[in-house]
Amino acid sequence: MDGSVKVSKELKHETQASKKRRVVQKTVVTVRIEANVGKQKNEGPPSDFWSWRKYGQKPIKGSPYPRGYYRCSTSKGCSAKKQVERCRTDASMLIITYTSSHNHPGPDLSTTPNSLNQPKDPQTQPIEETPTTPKEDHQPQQPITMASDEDASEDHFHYFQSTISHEEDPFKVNLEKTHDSLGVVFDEQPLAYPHLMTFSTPKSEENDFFDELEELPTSSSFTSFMRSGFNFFDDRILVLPS
DNA sequence: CGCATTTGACCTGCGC
DNA sequence: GCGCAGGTCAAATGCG
Repeated sequence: MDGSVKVSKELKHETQASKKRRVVQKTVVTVRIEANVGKQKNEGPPSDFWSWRKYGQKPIKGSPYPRGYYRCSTSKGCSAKKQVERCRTDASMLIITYTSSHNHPGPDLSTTPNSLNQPKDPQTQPIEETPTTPKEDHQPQQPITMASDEDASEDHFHYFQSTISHEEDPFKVNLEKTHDSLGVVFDEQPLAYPHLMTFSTPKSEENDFFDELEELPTSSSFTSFMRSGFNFFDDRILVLPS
């Protein structure tokens, strides 16, 4: 062994410790894998627009399925992370937990200047990355549930709430399971993704939430993507208490 | 050759 | 104080 190893370890400690207790925003997205979609590969991580690189996998206690840990490979300095695991009660359900935020605007596969995605213009927005090509540009059909938990430790969590009235909820059944596995379910309103993506409106909560989040689908690309064909997204808002 | 994925080991935090 | 679970990193291997 070499001293370098030691140094590495020390560094690791700091890094881990720092991240461990850090209050990072968490976005839980439940994706339902349809039969036709089937197993995209096995556990195909329904990535959004960014390229995710798997850096670890661990079996979760209580879940027959392991949890995969992904990191944003779109940008080297991007600390965005993603955890993909299957619903213990519903193997057809994929629970994706987004952590941290992207340091880059994201793959701009379409139009719309940053004005749309970054109305607030955060002080730190190192747009150094080039709009990489979306690997998983399109998923056949995947209902998604989105829940945002910026601060589990806090009592105030913002979550998407579409104003669309839920006339039919084919996922209700799943919802039960979902909440069972997650433990907490907020709402099951069929929200249209493009809807929440259109946070262009200075909404109090949404704005605040996105302001803190300053990531994810905040990109115009996302909106465009949604518009393109995002009708397969499920709408479940779950928020993990912790 | 480069990048992504996979597996194992190690460390930290939390609960009992 | 000990044990358990979760999370991250590093090295190796495979594929493009």
